Order: sequence, then C-alpha cells, then structure tokens
Amino acid sequence: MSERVDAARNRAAVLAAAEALFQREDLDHVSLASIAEAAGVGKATVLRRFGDLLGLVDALIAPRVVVLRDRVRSGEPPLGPGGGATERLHAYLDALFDFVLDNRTLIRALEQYGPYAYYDNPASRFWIEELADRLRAARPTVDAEYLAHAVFTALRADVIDYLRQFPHMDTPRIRAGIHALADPARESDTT
Amino acid sequence: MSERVDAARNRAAVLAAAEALFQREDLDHVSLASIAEAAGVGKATVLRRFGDLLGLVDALIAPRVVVLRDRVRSGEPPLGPGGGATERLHAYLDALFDFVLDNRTLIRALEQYGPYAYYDNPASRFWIEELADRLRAARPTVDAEYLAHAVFTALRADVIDYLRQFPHMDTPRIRAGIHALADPARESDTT
DNA sequence: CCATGATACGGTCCGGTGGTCCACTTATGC
DNA sequence: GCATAAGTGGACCACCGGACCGTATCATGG
Repeated sequence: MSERVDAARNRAAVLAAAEALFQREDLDHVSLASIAEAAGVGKATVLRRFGDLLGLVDALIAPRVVVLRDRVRSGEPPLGPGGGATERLHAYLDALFDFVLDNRTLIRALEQYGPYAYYDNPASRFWIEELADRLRAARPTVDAEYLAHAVFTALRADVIDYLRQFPHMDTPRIRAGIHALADPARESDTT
Repeated sequence: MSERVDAARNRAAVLAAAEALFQREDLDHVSLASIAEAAGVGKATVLRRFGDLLGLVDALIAPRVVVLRDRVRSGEPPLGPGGGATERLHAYLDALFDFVLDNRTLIRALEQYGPYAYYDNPASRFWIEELADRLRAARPTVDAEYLAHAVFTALRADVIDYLRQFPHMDTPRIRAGIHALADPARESDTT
C-alpha cells in the first residue's frame, strides 16, 4: 500500500513550509502551530507525519546528511577514502564546518529540542565516530574519542553563532580555531 | 530604607527551596511554580525578588562565583597570582572543572535559559577572559581568545553530563581531555 | 460506477510553561 | 494607633508541544 496522494501532498507542503520558516531565522518563533498554519494544515497532520518536531527536523536534515555522508564514505580523497591522515582530518573538518554553516537554523532547532538531541541521533553519531577515526589516524597519542566529542561540540551551531555575534569573530577565524583544536601541531605552536 | 523582615524571610525561603529543588536533579521539573510552592510563596514573590528565573539562578550561583573568583584573583599560587604560566593554566582548568561538577544543575539551568545565557553573563565573561589570559601566557602562538571559548564550551555542564552518561566517560578522563585541549604539548603527542 | 472500509484530516482539548496584574495584607515610621 | 508604602499570592494571560476523535476524503473490490 503506497502513500495516499493527499498525504503525500501534505507531507511535501509541511516540509516546504518548515524549510522556509527555519530559513527565515526567527529561530524560536518557529512553532508547531506556525508550521502547520504556513503549510495550510492542522497541527495533528504535522505530528502524525513526523511523530514530533524532532522528527520533522530530522526529515529536513536527512537528505543533506546523506549527501555529505556519501562524499565521506565514497567520494574523492581526501574527504573520501584515501590520502594522508592529516589531510583527511582537515578536509573532514572543513566539510563539517561548511555543513554546519549551511544548516545553522536546522541544527539549532535540533540542539534546542532535548538535552542530548544534538549528540544522540544517528547522523551525529556517525560524524563523531568518523571524526574519532580520523583523529586516531592523524594523532595516535591522544584520546581521540574525547577529542572528537570536544571538537564536535565546538561545531555546535549555537556556539558558532554566538562567537560570530558577541565576540565578533569572523568565520575564517573560527574555522582556523577548530582546525587548531583538532590538530594543534599543524600550524605553529609546539612546531 | 532597609528590606522588610518578611521580604527577607521570603527571599531566603525562595533561595533555599530553589537550591533544594535544583539539587534534586529533576532538572526540568524545576519550574517557577514548583519553586514558589516549595518555598510556600506565590509565583509573583519569586519574580519580583529576582526579576525572572535567570535572576534567581544568578543569585544562587553568585556567592560560589565570588569564592572562586577571590581564589583566582588573590589566592595561593598557582591558582592565585604567581607561579609558572603552564601551572597557572592547569590549576585554573582544574578549578573551573571542579566548579562545574559542584554546580552542575545550576549551570544547566543557566544554559537552558536563553541561547547565549551560558556565555553572556558577568561571571562567564570573567572566566573566559581569565582563561584567555592564562592561555596567552602559556601558549603565546595560538588564538587564545578562540581557544578560551572552545575550552569553556567543553566545560559546559550539559556536555560533561552527556559524556558521562552516553559514551560513559569517567570524570578523570574528561578532565584530562580538557587539559589536553587547552595545552596539548604538556602530556605527550607532538612532544 | 458505486459502495465500503481504510486512511488522513484538523479543530478542540489538555497539562504545562514563564510572566503579569491587582485587590488585599502586612510591616514600618511617625 | 494610624497612615502609608511595601509586599503578597492567586487568578489570569499567551503560548507551547502534543493527544484525541468525529468527520471528510481517498482507494479499491464488486
């Protein structure tokens, strides 16, 4: 039994409306009711389709996650398989950083949902595990698992947004900081 | 005109009740209403005294902040003034880490309040600035300001709680990870 | 082409939140 | 003892995410 056409139409409408609302930056004025209204459906329709708001955000992020994950698993080196450990690490950091910048509002919605929602979902688990693997390869003597979590935390959308707004750090500086966090030997310091 | 005695009594009752409730770990079952009820007063009494819940949390943390800040500003070295830059950095990290462990629930309440409430309050600004100073002294070649924010982020109570619950990292390991984050040259790696 | 059962629908309701308002009570200074 | 200013608390507000359920719509077998 395939999905009924009206159900499919509504699902698409909800996704499009939510996408647009999240893009509009009003981060916390995006509510279940506002999404439902923008999509022209009732709240219950949104919820039955996606379970809860977390499910909706997941559905929005999922395709983008797939794209990046495929590039990581089977794309061109050094982001994909192959290449030197250090280059693989830094290429991956750049890709994650770009991913966060491109999906700021969605990731922030994810973070706000539950206490551990940011870390404890399939996509993040994959990012963290992959990050730990690449850290292990590039820096065999450190606690790669902890460092992976720490770097991933530095990649939180709310943290990056804060750094840009209040201490007025620009994006390249934050990017450089994250690289240095993951691999301090590369740049200068302790050369 | 000094504070009326009944007002003072209520303020103390609210502080004590809130303290107890936060200690009880039910983190998000702590609401304005539950605090007011536990203190035996109305919600308005809580709010007029402290402005909002953030003000209440601030009032609870404030004395502890003062204690640590005094130790930092005028205590024994290396936490207080004096001593080598590296020792000063690591002593400070230990003190901050202990502070977070001792005040987990209060700090989590602070984090949950607003998007930037964790970073953008007087106490945190002081911790971060001091951290940047000590990083600058110990590691002159890095971007100390960014690193200070990154390390302070790794010290978030929610992050530490998460690491202990899900990847099951124990406290000493997290502590060691934070030290390594701030000063990777000290331990091993790139020696 | 229609009847019928399954599916999707949305308005309403629920318990909860943080915060405001205002008629009332209470402590204080004269 | 009294006037007055300060403090009080419960009713109230707007809002949230989510559950419920009678109704409308769709897909399908006859």
